[in-house]
Amino acid sequence: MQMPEDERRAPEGYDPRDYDPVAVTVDVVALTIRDRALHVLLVRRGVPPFAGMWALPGGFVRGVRDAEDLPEAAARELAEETGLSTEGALARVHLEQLGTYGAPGRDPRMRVISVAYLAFAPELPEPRAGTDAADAAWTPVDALGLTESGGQLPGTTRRLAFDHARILADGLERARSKLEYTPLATAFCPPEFTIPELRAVYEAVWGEELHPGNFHRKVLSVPGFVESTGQTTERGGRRGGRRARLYRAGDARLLHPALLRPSREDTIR
Amino acid sequence: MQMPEDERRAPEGYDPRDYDPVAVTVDVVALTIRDRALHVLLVRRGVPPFAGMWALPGGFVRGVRDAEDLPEAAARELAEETGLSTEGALARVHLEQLGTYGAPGRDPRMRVISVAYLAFAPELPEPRAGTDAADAAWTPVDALGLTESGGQLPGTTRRLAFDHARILADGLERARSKLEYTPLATAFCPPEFTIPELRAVYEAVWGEELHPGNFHRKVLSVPGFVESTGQTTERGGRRGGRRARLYRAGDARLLHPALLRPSREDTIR
DNA sequence: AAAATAGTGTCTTTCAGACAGTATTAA
DNA sequence: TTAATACTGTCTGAAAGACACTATTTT
Repeated sequence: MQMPEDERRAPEGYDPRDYDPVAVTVDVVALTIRDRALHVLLVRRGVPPFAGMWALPGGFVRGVRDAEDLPEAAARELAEETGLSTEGALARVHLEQLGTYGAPGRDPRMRVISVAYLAFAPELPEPRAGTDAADAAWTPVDALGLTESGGQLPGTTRRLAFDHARILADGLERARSKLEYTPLATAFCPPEFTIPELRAVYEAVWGEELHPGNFHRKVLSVPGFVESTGQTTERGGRRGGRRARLYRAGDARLLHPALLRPSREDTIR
Repeated sequence: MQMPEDERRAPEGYDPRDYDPVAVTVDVVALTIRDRALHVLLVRRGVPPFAGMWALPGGFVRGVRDAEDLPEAAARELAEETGLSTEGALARVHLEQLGTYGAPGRDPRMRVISVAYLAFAPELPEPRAGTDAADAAWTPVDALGLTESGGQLPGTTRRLAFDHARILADGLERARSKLEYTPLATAFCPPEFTIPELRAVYEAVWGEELHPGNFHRKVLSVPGFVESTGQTTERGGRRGGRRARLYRAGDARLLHPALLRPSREDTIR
């Protein structure tokens, strides 16, 4: 029971503020595709602890004054960092809860519980540096040297603050998995896109090349994944090639049958 | 960034206790199979708000004094309610984070953020009533009249407090989904179990009957799902029938290929 | 014309599900 | 002996992946 004046441990009228102070924040793992590579939005810390290191955008949840719901808080943090309005370009961004991180000591100063959100965005403008944070940038996730155990390889230049390497690694695994069972790859695309563009999303997130012909047939065979616009691109590929047909996201909320990642035999046990 | 003295909104040395008080709790959706039906552990509230209604077991996270990690807090709440020790019978219980619920107004008295955990347990003893809560009981989930939208059907006798119908519905959907892709159905079974017992878990969680022959062959064909003990049960079925072979949980962490729920065509769009 | 890219046809293998059949046990 | 339960064999259709092929466009 989430009772503040819980009869089990506190008398009536008891105020948890005087008891066990816990701060609640939201952090956002915002992912996008730029130059065919997966990027994450990071901000550079200007003050200790972890000054000079990079972190996920985030901040306090407004608890009482202007109380906001958790997804609202995540959208607000994202808007503040990208400089976009939540009604405009950010309205098309997919936002879902990733998980909550609350290990004692994850912030060296006091107890902080952080609710992490995961965002899938089409290509967005470069974030405005200098408004809230010392710096902010879309960063290729490959350059962060993330390990499965939630750390970073030695020698990686951009070090992540707090437990943000763990949170980001969890977000990436969630994104990879979501692409298998849901049509959320379309959330990385503009409103109209081609099958090869969609394939580029899968290749960037999964980090492996897919067979163009089989991918094409597979996407069209899944009911509700994409729907045709009847249009094609204006031009073919840069170095030659046919013009591609344009599609919109369909109405399916799950892919059936799913689009499973190849070569997972190794990772399963 | 989850900084308590965040440079963006608060000066150095600022104490969030004086600022925006938010309480953090954990709630546990503990599931088990009893009499071939899925049950959830509920406690009955003795005091307002929602006095007389049923709720998920839970309570405050110990934030500073005896600071504990979130999974620890969930295990502690489960232990307090079942009367079992976390080292003993509860050590075999699978515990995973489900999600965090923090809508303003979900607790009528103040702002409470609740981190929900999901537990899969083999059959456990009846909880001890009267220690912490007014009453506690394993309750068949079918008797709660849960709706997909997070409510309860009118006429359901056991009403759930707060947003616990929503949390429980989310937990059930997570459990149903986990059974498809992971071997966690074994977490509902004793250390040694038969294929028909495992099938009963699937049938209880999914709420549909499965073809015994095809299920049997499928389970044995997935590498690492179960491993044989070489033993059989002492007796056959109550009304006759062959003795079943006994298996242990295998070392697979994912099922490949997965064991998909039948008849999902309807729910997908 | 050559190279690149989009898109289709076809074959093989795997696997889910239907269904029938065998093996073993309690009543 | 009968009914119930455990388990196995076999067929069919769906779908994934390999590979070859056609279509269209840029250089």
